[in-house]
Amino acid sequence: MTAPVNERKQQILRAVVINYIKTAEPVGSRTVARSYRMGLSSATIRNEMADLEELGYLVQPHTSAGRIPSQRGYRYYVDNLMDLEDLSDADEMALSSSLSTEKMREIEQIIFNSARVLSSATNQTSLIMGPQFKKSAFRQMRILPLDETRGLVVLITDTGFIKNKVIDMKQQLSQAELHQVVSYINQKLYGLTIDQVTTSLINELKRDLFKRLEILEQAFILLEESLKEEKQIRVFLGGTTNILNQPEFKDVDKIRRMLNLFEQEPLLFKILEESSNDDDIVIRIGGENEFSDIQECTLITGTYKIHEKTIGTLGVLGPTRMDYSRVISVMRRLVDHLNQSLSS
Amino acid sequence: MTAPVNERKQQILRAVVINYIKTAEPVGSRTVARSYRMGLSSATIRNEMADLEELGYLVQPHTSAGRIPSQRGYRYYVDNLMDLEDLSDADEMALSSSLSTEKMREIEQIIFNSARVLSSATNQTSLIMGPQFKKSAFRQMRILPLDETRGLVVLITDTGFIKNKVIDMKQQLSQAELHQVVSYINQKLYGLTIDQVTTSLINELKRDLFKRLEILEQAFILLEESLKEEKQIRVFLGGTTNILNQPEFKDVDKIRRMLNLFEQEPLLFKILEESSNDDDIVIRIGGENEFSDIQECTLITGTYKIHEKTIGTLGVLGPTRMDYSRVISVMRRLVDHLNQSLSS
DNA sequence: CTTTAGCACTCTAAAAGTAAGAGTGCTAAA
DNA sequence: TTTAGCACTCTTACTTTTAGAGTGCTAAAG
Repeated sequence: MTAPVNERKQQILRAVVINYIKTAEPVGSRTVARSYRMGLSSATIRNEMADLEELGYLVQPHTSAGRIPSQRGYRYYVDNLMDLEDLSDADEMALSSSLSTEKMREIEQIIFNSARVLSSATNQTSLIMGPQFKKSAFRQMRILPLDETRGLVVLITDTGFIKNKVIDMKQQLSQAELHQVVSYINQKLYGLTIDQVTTSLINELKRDLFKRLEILEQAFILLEESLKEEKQIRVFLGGTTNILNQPEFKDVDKIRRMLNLFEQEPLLFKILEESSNDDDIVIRIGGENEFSDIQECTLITGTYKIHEKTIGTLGVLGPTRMDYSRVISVMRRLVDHLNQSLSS
Repeated sequence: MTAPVNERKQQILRAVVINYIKTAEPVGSRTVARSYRMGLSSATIRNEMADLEELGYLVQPHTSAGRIPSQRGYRYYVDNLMDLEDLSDADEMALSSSLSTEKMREIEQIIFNSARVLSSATNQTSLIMGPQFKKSAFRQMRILPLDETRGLVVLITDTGFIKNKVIDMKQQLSQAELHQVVSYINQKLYGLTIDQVTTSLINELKRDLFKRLEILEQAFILLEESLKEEKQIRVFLGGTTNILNQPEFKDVDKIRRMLNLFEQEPLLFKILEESSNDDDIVIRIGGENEFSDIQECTLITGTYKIHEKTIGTLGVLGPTRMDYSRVISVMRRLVDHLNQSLSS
């Protein structure tokens, strides 16, 4: 085990991975010998493949079949062997046309559309979480009286989010009182990340204000609620039917488990959040995923930003046999696009 | 063909339907004779079943198998033979506990939760369209300046909807001008259904106001847009994986087509809208559905109201072999619940 | 005229058996 | 170190067999 993987073994491993990604069939020594003519006979390849298996990069589904990459094999491929080409011109054309930004002013719509594009460009299922409100910074809050008993609270963040919520105000507040309270709150919270607006901070505010006004209870409940509520964020799915095309999901039971997962938005959110990294595209292969439901899958995630601030995550989920190179290229492209169109 | 279906045939048809709904297996004459002891031998039943087949109520999957109900058979069952019991106490308990209304102030959340409950109580897929904004009546519009260049437009309807949208105002409007415009709009639109606020009406308004102010272009664009946008309404799905449990969907290809349908929100919307009737629960069996994608399914729809005004539709979609009686009971219950909790 | 027992017949679905093909590992020669 | 050759393994697809369920028909009984 001195030089665990020499040049030739790398070539062979690479060939197996690429071939298997394309065909979904176990790759035999003959195939490798022929299609990637490296001047070796199948017997030689066979020996090398046996070594690669012993090293844990390849696996045999059964004694007399070709090899397929193990999780470790994919990892090695992704880290050392894969070459990332740019998208082909045709792909680039197709992508930019479906991303054409006309009439897509609403954030949700942009996200939704991106999910579709991402899934159809990769033939996998895509997940995109909506913008994460709580990572933005508080800018201002307003209360707009609607009628005698109701008001509309509006929260505005530095990233341009507007969140609003209707509240009942059992005790009426005069215009002046309202104004007083609101400006105090604004002053205290300005610039804080929504994350930082904790319950204890709110309680503190409450104490301060209680001395002067005794009618705010409702207003605070609303503030707390409107923040809490934001913890459940929408996750947009694209191409959930794509997994049905993957031969690894020909089993109805697996399909069921997968679709079941797709219905659990909070879980998807967690998965995306915990797998991703603000700066980079992250690739989690099989068991590298923390969540047991997707340990037969690969999840590739990226993040998007509004005004340089990371605000959400997008992901592609599919079998470990996935066209890594392509997915990564598409995702790069899409992240760029999102960053641009959301920051304008 | 004088008396097409006499009492005894009805009994037998009923027995076949009920049995088939429960077991998903073709029902043979022996089964009917035994489990629904009507003092007849299997041979007699056999003759009657042959008649029922000739009349089009039953069908044989193949020459030597039991019978299953045809679409017409189901229809006859639903119209004449089914007895609608109330929900069992256990069911009632389960339902009301999962519908417990605490902390469900947001409309969307109520709807979403209802979809879950509906699907799990029926073991089918449920569809609920979000409240249809456009059927509400305009009550008032406000514009709240956010900063120098942006404003928040708020639309309020008689059903308690609040819709808001941020707009850019390139030309600045003074507070007074803004007020003037807004109150004019309010006066003109008050009481109209959102449906009735057509583009031409908006154009008319625009003409009127142009005489006095020349800076409103933006404000109107926003109004138009915020109305137009509402045409795409969310449809909430529950229990999409339930169809996988139905034996009629053991074919991966059928599954794919179904899931594909579920991804097309606008189509779901159309289906729900066109199948439903404001006053009643509607049952569409197989080919009675207009949309080809669901002609192997039964769709049962109901509508819910806010303040006596029909505002949305909910549906249960599953194979024609469906527990009609139960689904209808559950749906009745759920409609009641929705009407109540949305009108408060 | 209606109902029923009896029986031959049909069709399916599951089980068992068969054959072809792909790929391996090993050995011995180059 | 590489390669040709060959026996062996295992899967998959196809065919055959078998058991069982259910029917339709006929003829007898009520």
